[in-house]
Amino acid sequence: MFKKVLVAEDLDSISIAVVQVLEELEIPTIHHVKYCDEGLLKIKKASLENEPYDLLITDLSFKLDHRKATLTSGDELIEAVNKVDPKLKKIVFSIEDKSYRIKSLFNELGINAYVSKGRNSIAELKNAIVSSYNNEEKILSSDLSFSFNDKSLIEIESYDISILKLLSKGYILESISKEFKDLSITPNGTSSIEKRINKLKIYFKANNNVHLIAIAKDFGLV
Amino acid sequence: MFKKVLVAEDLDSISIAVVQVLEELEIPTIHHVKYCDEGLLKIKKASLENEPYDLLITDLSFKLDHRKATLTSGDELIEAVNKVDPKLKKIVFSIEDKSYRIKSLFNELGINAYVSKGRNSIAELKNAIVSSYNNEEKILSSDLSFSFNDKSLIEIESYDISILKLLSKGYILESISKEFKDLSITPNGTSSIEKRINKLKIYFKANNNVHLIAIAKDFGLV
DNA sequence: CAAATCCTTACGTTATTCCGTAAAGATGTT
DNA sequence: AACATCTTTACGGAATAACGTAAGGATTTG
Repeated sequence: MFKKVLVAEDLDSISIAVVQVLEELEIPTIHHVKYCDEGLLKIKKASLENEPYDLLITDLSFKLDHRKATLTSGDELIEAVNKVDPKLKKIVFSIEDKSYRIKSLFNELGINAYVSKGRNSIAELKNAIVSSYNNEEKILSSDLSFSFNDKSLIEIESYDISILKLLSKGYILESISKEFKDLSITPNGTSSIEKRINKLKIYFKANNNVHLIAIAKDFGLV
Repeated sequence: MFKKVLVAEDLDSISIAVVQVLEELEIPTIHHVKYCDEGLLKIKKASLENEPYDLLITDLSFKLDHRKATLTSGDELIEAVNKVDPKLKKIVFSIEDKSYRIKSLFNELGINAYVSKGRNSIAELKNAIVSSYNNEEKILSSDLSFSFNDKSLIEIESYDISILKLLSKGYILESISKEFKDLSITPNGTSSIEKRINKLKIYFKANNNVHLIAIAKDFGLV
Protein backbone atom coordinates (compact mmCIF):
# COMPACT_ATOMS: atom_id res chain seq x y z
CA MET A 1 0.00 0.00 0.00
CA PHE A 2 1.01 3.67 -0.29
CA LYS A 3 3.59 4.79 2.23
CA LYS A 4 3.30 8.57 2.21
CA VAL A 5 0.14 10.46 1.36
CA LEU A 6 -0.71 14.15 1.26
CA VAL A 7 -4.27 15.42 1.69
CA ALA A 8 -5.12 18.92 0.44
CA GLU A 9 -8.54 19.87 1.76
CA ASP A 10 -9.59 23.14 3.33
CA LEU A 11 -12.78 22.04 5.07
CA ASP A 12 -11.94 20.56 8.43
CA SER A 13 -15.28 18.77 8.51
CA ILE A 14 -14.18 16.74 5.49
CA SER A 15 -10.47 16.28 6.11
CA ILE A 16 -11.27 14.50 9.36
CA ALA A 17 -13.04 11.75 7.47
CA VAL A 18 -10.39 11.53 4.76
CA VAL A 19 -7.60 11.14 7.26
CA GLN A 20 -9.65 8.47 9.03
CA VAL A 21 -9.83 6.49 5.79
CA LEU A 22 -6.08 6.68 5.35
CA GLU A 23 -5.56 5.53 8.91
CA GLU A 24 -7.85 2.59 8.32
CA LEU A 25 -5.67 1.68 5.35
CA GLU A 26 -2.69 1.84 7.65
CA ILE A 27 -0.76 4.40 5.66
CA PRO A 28 2.32 5.11 7.78
CA THR A 29 2.74 8.78 6.84
CA ILE A 30 -0.31 11.00 6.41
CA HIS A 31 0.05 14.74 6.02
CA HIS A 32 -2.71 17.25 5.69
CA VAL A 33 -2.72 20.83 4.38
CA LYS A 34 -5.50 23.39 4.24
CA TYR A 35 -3.96 25.56 1.55
CA CYS A 36 -2.77 24.69 -1.96
CA ASP A 37 0.44 26.68 -1.62
CA GLU A 38 1.32 24.77 1.48
CA GLY A 39 0.67 21.52 -0.39
CA LEU A 40 3.02 22.41 -3.25
CA LEU A 41 5.69 23.39 -0.75
CA LYS A 42 5.45 20.08 1.09
CA ILE A 43 5.64 18.12 -2.16
CA LYS A 44 8.63 20.12 -3.38
CA LYS A 45 10.46 19.64 -0.12
CA ALA A 46 9.72 15.91 0.03
CA SER A 47 10.87 15.48 -3.55
CA LEU A 48 14.14 17.35 -2.94
CA GLU A 49 14.86 15.33 0.16
CA ASN A 50 14.34 12.10 -1.78
CA GLU A 51 11.39 11.17 0.36
CA PRO A 52 8.62 11.96 -2.12
CA TYR A 53 4.94 11.41 -1.50
CA ASP A 54 3.39 8.61 -3.49
CA LEU A 55 -0.18 9.91 -3.43
CA LEU A 56 -1.93 13.26 -3.39
CA ILE A 57 -5.61 13.49 -2.51
CA THR A 58 -6.93 16.95 -3.23
CA ASP A 59 -10.14 18.94 -3.34
CA LEU A 60 -10.79 21.29 -6.25
CA SER A 61 -12.21 24.40 -4.68
CA PHE A 62 -10.56 26.13 -1.76
CA LYS A 63 -12.02 29.02 0.17
CA LEU A 64 -10.25 32.33 0.08
CA ASP A 65 -9.41 33.97 3.36
CA HIS A 66 -7.05 36.56 4.78
CA ARG A 67 -3.96 34.65 3.61
CA LYS A 68 -2.72 35.63 0.22
CA ALA A 69 -2.60 32.58 -2.02
CA THR A 70 -0.74 31.91 -5.26
CA LEU A 71 -2.49 28.63 -6.01
CA THR A 72 -6.19 29.02 -5.39
CA SER A 73 -7.62 25.75 -6.65
CA GLY A 74 -6.93 22.05 -6.85
CA ASP A 75 -6.49 22.38 -10.62
CA GLU A 76 -3.69 24.86 -10.14
CA LEU A 77 -2.12 22.76 -7.43
CA ILE A 78 -2.06 19.68 -9.66
CA GLU A 79 -0.65 21.66 -12.57
CA ALA A 80 2.17 22.92 -10.38
CA VAL A 81 2.75 19.51 -8.82
CA ASN A 82 3.05 17.90 -12.26
CA LYS A 83 6.09 20.07 -12.96
CA VAL A 84 7.78 19.14 -9.70
CA ASP A 85 6.93 15.48 -9.32
CA PRO A 86 5.30 14.04 -12.45
CA LYS A 87 5.27 10.49 -11.14
CA LEU A 88 3.12 11.36 -8.12
CA LYS A 89 -0.32 9.73 -8.25
CA LYS A 90 -3.27 12.04 -7.86
CA ILE A 91 -6.82 11.49 -6.65
CA VAL A 92 -9.31 14.34 -6.82
CA PHE A 93 -12.02 14.32 -4.15
CA SER A 94 -14.55 17.03 -4.89
CA ILE A 95 -18.24 17.88 -5.01
CA GLU A 96 -17.99 18.67 -8.74
CA ASP A 97 -20.02 16.32 -10.91
CA LYS A 98 -19.95 17.95 -14.32
CA SER A 99 -18.56 15.60 -16.94
CA TYR A 100 -16.73 18.33 -18.82
CA ARG A 101 -14.78 19.37 -15.76
CA ILE A 102 -13.93 15.84 -14.74
CA LYS A 103 -12.86 14.77 -18.21
CA SER A 104 -10.45 17.63 -18.48
CA LEU A 105 -8.90 16.64 -15.17
CA PHE A 106 -8.03 13.25 -16.58
CA ASN A 107 -7.04 14.42 -20.04
CA GLU A 108 -5.19 17.63 -19.27
CA LEU A 109 -3.90 17.13 -15.74
CA GLY A 110 -3.41 13.38 -15.82
CA ILE A 111 -5.13 12.53 -12.56
CA ASN A 112 -5.49 8.86 -11.66
CA ALA A 113 -8.90 8.87 -10.00
CA TYR A 114 -11.87 11.09 -9.43
CA VAL A 115 -14.16 10.59 -6.44
CA SER A 116 -17.29 12.68 -6.18
CA LYS A 117 -18.25 13.76 -2.67
CA GLY A 118 -21.62 12.19 -2.00
CA ARG A 119 -23.71 10.00 0.25
CA ASN A 120 -21.34 7.04 0.05
CA SER A 121 -18.12 8.73 -0.94
CA ILE A 122 -15.93 7.52 1.90
CA ALA A 123 -16.24 3.94 0.71
CA GLU A 124 -15.70 5.12 -2.87
CA LEU A 125 -12.60 6.98 -1.81
CA LYS A 126 -11.23 3.91 -0.14
CA ASN A 127 -11.77 1.89 -3.30
CA ALA A 128 -10.16 4.54 -5.44
CA ILE A 129 -7.07 4.59 -3.25
CA VAL A 130 -6.69 0.81 -3.56
CA SER A 131 -7.34 0.89 -7.32
CA SER A 132 -4.79 3.66 -7.79
CA TYR A 133 -2.23 1.65 -5.91
CA ASN A 134 -2.92 -1.25 -8.29
CA ASN A 135 -2.20 1.03 -11.25
CA GLU A 136 -5.72 1.09 -12.59
CA GLU A 137 -6.40 4.04 -14.83
CA LYS A 138 -9.17 6.60 -15.08
CA ILE A 139 -10.94 5.53 -11.92
CA LEU A 140 -14.36 7.09 -11.42
CA SER A 141 -16.62 6.84 -8.38
CA SER A 142 -19.69 4.86 -9.23
CA ASP A 143 -22.27 7.62 -8.79
CA LEU A 144 -20.88 9.37 -11.86
CA SER A 145 -22.87 8.08 -14.74
CA PHE A 146 -21.11 9.52 -17.77
CA SER A 147 -18.73 7.52 -19.88
CA PHE A 148 -15.45 8.55 -21.41
CA ASN A 149 -16.71 7.55 -24.82
CA ASP A 150 -19.48 10.11 -24.61
CA LYS A 151 -18.46 12.67 -27.19
CA SER A 152 -21.08 15.20 -26.16
CA LEU A 153 -18.85 17.61 -24.32
CA ILE A 154 -15.52 16.92 -25.95
CA GLU A 155 -16.18 19.36 -28.73
CA ILE A 156 -16.15 22.32 -26.41
CA GLU A 157 -12.57 23.51 -26.57
CA SER A 158 -10.57 25.99 -24.60
CA TYR A 159 -11.30 28.55 -27.32
CA ASP A 160 -15.00 28.34 -26.50
CA ILE A 161 -14.27 28.57 -22.80
CA SER A 162 -12.26 31.72 -23.40
CA ILE A 163 -15.17 33.32 -25.20
CA LEU A 164 -17.60 32.30 -22.47
CA LYS A 165 -15.27 33.60 -19.78
CA LEU A 166 -14.97 37.00 -21.42
CA LEU A 167 -18.70 37.19 -22.08
CA SER A 168 -19.36 36.44 -18.45
CA LYS A 169 -17.06 39.31 -17.52
CA GLY A 170 -19.28 41.71 -19.47
CA TYR A 171 -17.14 42.05 -22.62
CA ILE A 172 -18.89 42.98 -25.84
CA LEU A 173 -17.99 41.28 -29.13
CA GLU A 174 -15.59 44.02 -30.13
CA SER A 175 -13.72 43.85 -26.81
CA ILE A 176 -13.41 40.10 -27.09
CA SER A 177 -11.99 40.50 -30.59
CA LYS A 178 -9.49 43.05 -29.30
CA GLU A 179 -8.49 40.87 -26.37
CA PHE A 180 -7.96 37.88 -28.65
CA LYS A 181 -5.76 39.95 -30.94
CA ASP A 182 -3.68 41.05 -27.95
CA LEU A 183 -3.31 37.45 -26.82
CA SER A 184 -2.82 36.28 -30.43
CA ILE A 185 -5.70 33.87 -30.15
CA THR A 186 -7.20 33.10 -33.55
CA PRO A 187 -9.71 33.45 -35.06
CA ASN A 188 -10.27 36.88 -33.64
CA GLY A 189 -12.56 38.74 -36.03
CA THR A 190 -15.79 39.90 -34.40
CA SER A 191 -17.63 37.95 -37.04
CA SER A 192 -15.85 34.68 -36.32
CA ILE A 193 -16.35 35.05 -32.61
CA GLU A 194 -20.00 35.82 -33.23
CA LYS A 195 -20.33 32.67 -35.32
CA ARG A 196 -18.73 30.61 -32.60
CA ILE A 197 -21.07 32.02 -29.98
CA ASN A 198 -23.91 31.14 -32.29
CA LYS A 199 -22.73 27.53 -32.46
CA LEU A 200 -22.59 27.43 -28.68
CA LYS A 201 -26.13 28.80 -28.53
CA ILE A 202 -27.38 26.09 -30.84
CA TYR A 203 -25.42 23.43 -28.96
CA PHE A 204 -26.78 24.47 -25.57
CA LYS A 205 -30.21 25.44 -26.88
CA ALA A 206 -29.81 29.00 -25.63
CA ASN A 207 -32.03 31.85 -26.81
CA ASN A 208 -29.43 34.57 -26.42
CA ASN A 209 -26.11 35.42 -24.79
CA VAL A 210 -27.62 35.93 -21.35
CA HIS A 211 -29.22 32.51 -21.50
CA LEU A 212 -25.98 30.99 -22.78
CA ILE A 213 -23.93 32.29 -19.87
CA ALA A 214 -26.53 31.10 -17.38
CA ILE A 215 -26.26 27.61 -18.88
CA ALA A 216 -22.47 27.74 -19.03
CA LYS A 217 -22.41 28.64 -15.34
CA ASP A 218 -24.67 25.70 -14.58
CA PHE A 219 -22.35 23.37 -16.49
CA GLY A 220 -19.36 24.66 -14.58
CA LEU A 221 -17.69 25.79 -17.81
CA VAL A 222 -16.97 29.23 -16.41
CA MET B 1 -27.45 20.50 26.93
CA PHE B 2 -29.66 19.36 24.06
CA LYS B 3 -31.13 15.91 24.49
CA LYS B 4 -32.20 14.95 20.95
CA VAL B 5 -30.57 16.25 17.81
CA LEU B 6 -31.17 15.57 14.13
CA VAL B 7 -28.46 16.06 11.51
CA ALA B 8 -29.48 16.47 7.86
CA GLU B 9 -26.39 16.19 5.69
CA ASP B 10 -25.96 14.21 2.50
CA LEU B 11 -22.16 14.07 2.31
CA ASP B 12 -20.92 11.19 4.41
CA SER B 13 -17.49 12.79 4.59
CA ILE B 14 -19.00 15.69 6.51
CA SER B 15 -21.67 13.98 8.60
CA ILE B 16 -19.00 11.86 10.25
CA ALA B 17 -17.38 14.94 11.72
CA VAL B 18 -20.70 16.53 12.72
CA VAL B 19 -21.82 13.44 14.57
CA GLN B 20 -18.43 13.33 16.30
CA VAL B 21 -18.98 16.85 17.61
CA LEU B 22 -22.37 15.90 19.00
CA GLU B 23 -20.88 12.86 20.68
CA GLU B 24 -18.20 15.02 22.26
CA LEU B 25 -20.99 17.19 23.65
CA GLU B 26 -22.55 14.04 25.07
CA ILE B 27 -25.90 14.45 23.37
CA PRO B 28 -27.82 11.30 24.32
CA THR B 29 -29.83 10.94 21.11
CA ILE B 30 -28.21 11.74 17.75
CA HIS B 31 -29.97 10.90 14.51
CA HIS B 32 -28.66 11.42 11.03
CA VAL B 33 -30.46 11.57 7.66
CA LYS B 34 -29.07 11.92 4.16
CA TYR B 35 -32.26 13.18 2.55
CA CYS B 36 -34.47 16.17 3.40
CA ASP B 37 -37.68 14.19 3.05
CA GLU B 38 -36.44 11.67 5.53
CA GLY B 39 -35.58 14.49 7.91
CA LEU B 40 -39.06 15.98 7.79
CA LEU B 41 -40.57 12.56 8.37
CA LYS B 42 -38.45 11.94 11.46
CA ILE B 43 -39.32 15.35 12.90
CA LYS B 44 -43.04 14.84 12.24
CA LYS B 45 -43.00 11.44 13.87
CA ALA B 46 -41.04 12.61 16.90
CA SER B 47 -43.39 15.55 17.34
CA LEU B 48 -46.50 13.38 17.15
CA GLU B 49 -45.09 10.93 19.66
CA ASN B 50 -44.36 13.78 22.08
CA GLU B 51 -40.66 13.13 21.91
CA PRO B 52 -39.67 16.05 19.72
CA TYR B 53 -36.14 16.91 18.68
CA ASP B 54 -34.75 20.03 20.28
CA LEU B 55 -32.16 20.81 17.58
CA LEU B 56 -31.84 20.41 13.84
CA ILE B 57 -28.47 20.83 12.15
CA THR B 58 -28.87 20.92 8.39
CA ASP B 59 -26.93 21.56 5.23
CA LEU B 60 -28.43 23.71 2.49
CA SER B 61 -27.62 21.91 -0.73
CA PHE B 62 -28.35 18.23 -1.21
CA LYS B 63 -27.31 16.20 -4.19
CA LEU B 64 -29.96 14.74 -6.41
CA ASP B 65 -29.82 11.03 -7.11
CA HIS B 66 -32.09 8.23 -8.23
CA ARG B 67 -34.50 8.74 -5.33
CA LYS B 68 -37.34 11.07 -6.07
CA ALA B 69 -37.35 13.92 -3.58
CA THR B 70 -40.05 16.38 -2.57
CA LEU B 71 -37.78 18.56 -0.48
CA THR B 72 -34.56 19.17 -2.36
CA SER B 73 -32.77 21.73 -0.20
CA GLY B 74 -32.18 22.71 3.38
CA ASP B 75 -34.26 25.84 2.84
CA GLU B 76 -37.25 23.75 1.87
CA LEU B 77 -36.68 21.39 4.76
CA ILE B 78 -36.63 24.23 7.28
CA GLU B 79 -39.73 25.80 5.76
CA ALA B 80 -41.58 22.51 6.12
CA VAL B 81 -40.24 21.89 9.61
CA ASN B 82 -41.40 25.33 10.75
CA LYS B 83 -44.99 24.30 10.05
CA VAL B 84 -44.68 21.07 12.00
CA ASP B 85 -42.55 22.06 14.96
CA PRO B 86 -42.05 25.84 15.15
CA LYS B 87 -40.22 25.68 18.47
CA LEU B 88 -37.43 23.47 17.14
CA LYS B 89 -34.06 25.22 17.09
CA LYS B 90 -32.22 25.22 13.82
CA ILE B 91 -28.55 25.52 12.93
CA VAL B 92 -27.52 25.70 9.27
CA PHE B 93 -24.11 24.24 8.44
CA SER B 94 -23.25 25.01 4.84
CA ILE B 95 -20.50 26.11 2.49
CA GLU B 96 -22.56 29.13 1.43
CA ASP B 97 -20.97 32.42 2.43
CA LYS B 98 -23.05 35.00 0.58
CA SER B 99 -24.56 37.50 2.95
CA TYR B 100 -27.79 37.76 0.98
CA ARG B 101 -28.49 34.08 1.33
CA ILE B 102 -27.57 33.91 4.97
CA LYS B 103 -29.58 36.96 5.96
CA SER B 104 -32.70 35.56 4.39
CA LEU B 105 -32.25 32.35 6.37
CA PHE B 106 -32.40 34.30 9.61
CA ASN B 107 -35.10 36.72 8.54
CA GLU B 108 -37.42 34.48 6.59
CA LEU B 109 -36.82 31.04 8.01
CA GLY B 110 -35.96 32.02 11.58
CA ILE B 111 -32.85 29.92 12.00
CA ASN B 112 -30.91 30.28 15.24
CA ALA B 113 -27.36 29.97 13.97
CA TYR B 114 -25.39 29.84 10.76
CA VAL B 115 -22.02 28.09 10.59
CA SER B 116 -20.01 28.34 7.42
CA LYS B 117 -18.08 25.23 6.46
CA GLY B 118 -14.45 26.24 6.49
CA ARG B 119 -10.99 25.58 7.82
CA ASN B 120 -12.02 25.79 11.46
CA SER B 121 -15.71 25.07 11.21
CA ILE B 122 -15.91 22.14 13.58
CA ALA B 123 -14.92 24.33 16.51
CA GLU B 124 -17.32 26.99 15.26
CA LEU B 125 -20.10 24.46 15.06
CA LYS B 126 -19.48 23.36 18.60
CA ASN B 127 -19.69 26.95 19.79
CA ALA B 128 -22.86 27.56 17.83
CA ILE B 129 -24.52 24.53 19.40
CA VAL B 130 -23.68 25.75 22.90
CA SER B 131 -24.76 29.30 22.10
CA SER B 132 -28.04 28.06 20.66
CA TYR B 133 -28.69 26.08 23.80
CA ASN B 134 -28.13 29.28 25.79
CA ASN B 135 -30.79 31.03 23.73
CA GLU B 136 -28.45 33.42 21.99
CA GLU B 137 -29.86 34.81 18.77
CA LYS B 138 -28.56 35.25 15.26
CA ILE B 139 -25.35 33.34 15.85
CA LEU B 140 -22.81 33.62 13.04
CA SER B 141 -19.54 31.74 12.67
CA SER B 142 -16.64 34.14 13.02
CA ASP B 143 -15.25 33.83 9.51
CA LEU B 144 -18.34 35.59 8.16
CA SER B 145 -17.46 39.22 8.15
CA PHE B 146 -20.75 40.91 7.27
CA SER B 147 -22.97 42.50 9.85
CA PHE B 148 -26.71 42.45 10.17
CA ASN B 149 -26.82 46.21 10.15
CA ASP B 150 -25.24 46.23 6.72
CA LYS B 151 -28.11 47.28 4.51
CA SER B 152 -26.23 46.50 1.32
CA LEU B 153 -28.00 43.33 0.31
CA ILE B 154 -31.33 43.77 2.01
CA GLU B 155 -32.62 45.82 -0.89
CA ILE B 156 -32.57 42.88 -3.28
CA GLU B 157 -36.14 41.63 -3.12
CA SER B 158 -37.98 38.72 -4.58
CA TYR B 159 -39.05 41.00 -7.43
CA ASP B 160 -35.45 41.38 -8.48
CA ILE B 161 -34.86 37.68 -8.16
CA SER B 162 -37.83 37.03 -10.44
CA ILE B 163 -36.36 39.28 -13.09
CA LEU B 164 -32.95 37.66 -12.80
CA LYS B 165 -34.47 34.20 -12.99
CA LEU B 166 -36.35 35.01 -16.20
CA LEU B 167 -33.33 36.71 -17.72
CA SER B 168 -31.25 33.64 -17.00
CA LYS B 169 -33.87 31.55 -18.81
CA GLY B 170 -33.32 33.59 -21.96
CA TYR B 171 -36.38 35.86 -21.74
CA ILE B 172 -36.19 39.23 -23.47
CA LEU B 173 -37.59 42.36 -21.80
CA GLU B 174 -40.90 42.10 -23.59
CA SER B 175 -41.38 38.46 -22.55
CA ILE B 176 -40.63 39.32 -18.94
CA SER B 177 -43.20 42.10 -19.08
CA LYS B 178 -45.77 39.70 -20.52
CA GLU B 179 -44.98 37.03 -17.92
CA PHE B 180 -45.32 39.55 -15.09
CA LYS B 181 -48.71 40.66 -16.45
CA ASP B 182 -49.87 37.05 -16.53
CA LEU B 183 -48.73 36.52 -12.95
CA SER B 184 -50.02 39.99 -11.94
CA ILE B 185 -46.63 41.01 -10.67
CA THR B 186 -46.23 44.78 -10.69
CA PRO B 187 -44.61 46.86 -11.99
CA ASN B 188 -44.69 45.12 -15.32
CA GLY B 189 -44.04 47.71 -18.01
CA THR B 190 -40.98 46.93 -20.11
CA SER B 191 -39.66 50.30 -19.11
CA SER B 192 -39.98 49.68 -15.38
CA ILE B 193 -38.37 46.28 -15.66
CA GLU B 194 -35.59 47.81 -17.70
CA LYS B 195 -35.05 50.46 -15.02
CA ARG B 196 -34.92 47.81 -12.34
CA ILE B 197 -32.38 45.80 -14.29
CA ASN B 198 -30.38 48.96 -14.64
CA LYS B 199 -30.37 49.45 -10.88
CA LEU B 200 -29.16 45.89 -10.47
CA LYS B 201 -26.41 46.54 -13.00
CA ILE B 202 -25.26 49.59 -11.08
CA TYR B 203 -25.51 47.76 -7.79
CA PHE B 204 -23.48 44.78 -8.95
CA LYS B 205 -21.18 46.86 -11.17
CA ALA B 206 -22.22 44.88 -14.25
CA ASN B 207 -21.55 46.15 -17.76
CA ASN B 208 -24.55 44.50 -19.36
CA ASN B 209 -27.19 41.80 -18.86
CA VAL B 210 -24.80 38.97 -19.63
CA HIS B 211 -22.40 40.21 -17.01
CA LEU B 212 -25.24 40.71 -14.55
CA ILE B 213 -26.44 37.13 -14.82
CA ALA B 214 -22.91 35.81 -14.44
CA ILE B 215 -22.61 37.78 -11.22
CA ALA B 216 -26.06 36.76 -10.01
CA LYS B 217 -25.09 33.12 -10.55
CA ASP B 218 -21.92 33.65 -8.56
CA PHE B 219 -23.91 35.19 -5.72
CA GLY B 220 -26.30 32.28 -5.70
CA LEU B 221 -29.24 34.58 -6.40
CA VAL B 222 -30.45 32.41 -9.24
C1' DC C 1 -56.63 70.65 -0.74
C1' DA C 2 -52.49 71.71 -3.08
C1' DA C 3 -47.61 71.02 -3.54
C1' DA C 4 -43.97 68.01 -3.57
C1' DT C 5 -42.15 63.62 -4.27
C1' DC C 6 -41.85 59.14 -5.87
C1' DC C 7 -43.19 55.40 -8.89
C1' DT C 8 -44.65 53.67 -13.26
C1' DT C 9 -44.95 53.93 -17.99
C1' DA C 10 -44.10 55.77 -22.69
C1' DC C 11 -41.06 57.28 -26.23
C1' DG C 12 -36.88 58.17 -28.93
C1' DT C 13 -31.91 57.55 -29.91
C1' DT C 14 -27.87 54.99 -29.95
C1' DA C 15 -25.21 50.62 -29.11
C1' DT C 16 -25.00 45.88 -29.43
C1' DT C 17 -26.69 41.56 -30.62
C1' DC C 18 -28.66 38.58 -33.91
C1' DC C 19 -28.88 36.52 -38.41
C1' DG C 20 -28.13 35.94 -43.25
C1' DT C 21 -25.09 36.51 -47.24
C1' DA C 22 -20.89 36.94 -49.52
C1' DA C 23 -16.09 38.00 -50.31
C1' DA C 24 -11.34 36.86 -49.15
C1' DG C 25 -8.02 33.72 -47.40
C1' DA C 26 -6.23 29.08 -46.22
C1' DT C 27 -5.90 24.25 -47.00
C1' DG C 28 -6.26 20.13 -49.50
C1' DT C 29 -6.72 17.38 -53.97
C1' DT C 30 -5.83 16.03 -58.52
C1' DA D 1 -1.33 25.07 -61.46
C1' DA D 2 -6.38 24.67 -61.16
C1' DC D 3 -10.14 23.35 -58.59
C1' DA D 4 -12.85 22.28 -54.60
C1' DT D 5 -13.61 22.84 -49.79
C1' DC D 6 -13.32 24.86 -45.51
C1' DT D 7 -12.27 28.79 -42.46
C1' DT D 8 -12.09 33.47 -41.48
C1' DT D 9 -13.61 37.98 -42.12
C1' DA D 10 -16.62 41.77 -43.78
C1' DC D 11 -20.99 43.86 -44.41
C1' DG D 12 -25.94 45.02 -43.91
C1' DG D 13 -30.45 44.85 -41.96
C1' DA D 14 -33.64 43.58 -38.23
C1' DA D 15 -34.25 42.76 -33.28
C1' DT D 16 -33.06 43.79 -28.72
C1' DA D 17 -30.55 46.15 -25.19
C1' DA D 18 -28.97 50.40 -23.28
C1' DC D 19 -29.65 55.05 -21.94
C1' DG D 20 -31.80 59.48 -21.40
C1' DT D 21 -36.00 62.30 -21.04
C1' DA D 22 -40.55 63.23 -19.91
C1' DA D 23 -45.45 62.60 -19.04
C1' DG D 24 -49.01 60.68 -16.05
C1' DG D 25 -50.50 58.68 -11.79
C1' DA D 26 -50.15 57.48 -6.86
C1' DT D 27 -48.57 58.70 -2.35
C1' DT D 28 -46.84 61.74 1.04
C1' DT D 29 -46.43 66.15 3.20
C1' DG D 30 -47.58 70.54 4.79
